[in-house]
Amino acid sequence: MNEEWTPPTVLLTVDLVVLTVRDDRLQVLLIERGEDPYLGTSALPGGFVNEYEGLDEAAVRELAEEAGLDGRRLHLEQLRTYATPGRDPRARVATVAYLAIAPDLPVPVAGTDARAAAWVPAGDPATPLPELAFDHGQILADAIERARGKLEYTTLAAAFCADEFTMGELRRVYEVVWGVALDGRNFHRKMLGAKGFLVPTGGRRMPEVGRPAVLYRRGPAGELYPPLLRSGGYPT
Amino acid sequence: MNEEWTPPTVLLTVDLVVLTVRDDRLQVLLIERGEDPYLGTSALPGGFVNEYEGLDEAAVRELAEEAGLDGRRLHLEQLRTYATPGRDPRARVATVAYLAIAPDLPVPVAGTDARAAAWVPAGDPATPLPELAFDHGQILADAIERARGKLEYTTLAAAFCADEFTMGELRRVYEVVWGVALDGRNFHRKMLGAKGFLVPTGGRRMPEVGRPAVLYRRGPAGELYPPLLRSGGYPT
DNA sequence: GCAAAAGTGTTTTGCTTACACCCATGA
DNA sequence: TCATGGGTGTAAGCAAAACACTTTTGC
Repeated sequence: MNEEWTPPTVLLTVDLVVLTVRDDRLQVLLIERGEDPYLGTSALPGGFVNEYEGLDEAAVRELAEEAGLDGRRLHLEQLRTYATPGRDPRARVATVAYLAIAPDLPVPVAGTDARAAAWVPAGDPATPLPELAFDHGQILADAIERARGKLEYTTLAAAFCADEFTMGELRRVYEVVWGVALDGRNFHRKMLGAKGFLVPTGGRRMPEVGRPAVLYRRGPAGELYPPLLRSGGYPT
Repeated sequence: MNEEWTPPTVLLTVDLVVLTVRDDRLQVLLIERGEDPYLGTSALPGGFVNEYEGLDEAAVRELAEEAGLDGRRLHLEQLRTYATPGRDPRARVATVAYLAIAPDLPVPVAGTDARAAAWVPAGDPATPLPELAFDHGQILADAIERARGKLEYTTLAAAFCADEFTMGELRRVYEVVWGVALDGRNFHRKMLGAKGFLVPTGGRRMPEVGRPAVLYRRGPAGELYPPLLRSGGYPT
């Protein structure tokens, strides 16, 4: 290696896959691009990482700027990094993708950065997504797969719910994200049996119709133990 | 946002956590740095991503250059990206960390790049590692945690073994990586019950002492179903 | 009372555990 | 024959799946 050789520089961005369960569907937050490559195309929210700024920090900032969401109150985790040469026609850009999980928010999202942001159903094979800019389609697919997997053995499902939630709301998260039907009675016992997950708040919530449901809050556990497995993990 | 504003540039590296099971211990491949920041300090192998080079490609290349390993034959997966400002004193450097799993190789590793590379025991609380350069200590810890977790619900353990392996060798991987003792008899049945994992080759291997063992090869399954859980996933 | 959602009890089935026991080999 | 690791059988204990049944509300 030559002493005078200098390594190539790249631009660094973060892109956010923000998922929620809304209207009994898994939905992702997309923006419409207002700038040149892929102008007018749907894309994941995101942007350049500033100097003196960490990745998580940049993700939280973009979440606020582009989606009007408080990233500190959301589940936010790094997904993976995409840097295939040519993925951005302008320059070499590496993007660190983040997975964010949000409850169904009362305000549909009003970005302070003012580009149209909207929830779009995703992950349903019957409703294909619009083409996304760059390699965002791949990123989204990876994110949904990660979220589906993590429901099995972590308490991630609660991140889709508000601070207080009912067992039925939690179950609907699993059903919608996995696209399966679960037995509410067994689900109930199973979740109460998971150590450190659900803490009753003492409150109850009246559904539109039916018996009032006990409210729970997330306990300290991050792992769901025992896990709730999607049956038949091996393609038959 | 100003039209004339240009985003900051960063340097992009890949760093490799290469794990193996050797002498009944989990070991990691470390190099001694031959250049200035942290000269002489132990570090993870890695280097800059070239122009027109993808991340996986860079990881495979560094694996060959710095460790003399054929990355195409190893399990290689992206771990996560570290980009805390100041993590490299020279410049803003983002590093994409990779986790590589290797069988216990007959040749102890002879890097063509010729910096001293060596296997060092890791993950054993009784044998603390030397201080590592940059944030490599954190990266290593994250990698080991990832590997431990993935043994539960994937067939990653086989990546620690040669092409053909015995049930005892596979069990030793679990025991060493998790630092627990497993009942060989139940383990045997459990693994044979996992769909699509183990395919008998028809061959046998003579141990130094004892009954010959049947040899297996990895089947098509990537998921281990049903999983083999470390008991009590929740801190008691 | 009826519909609908919440929640409990019970049975059956299958997996995990613990451990007794047999097998095949080298010394 | 013994020590050693490989491998099978089996019974106890749990957890999961299936489902009958009760509770609590609004209409």
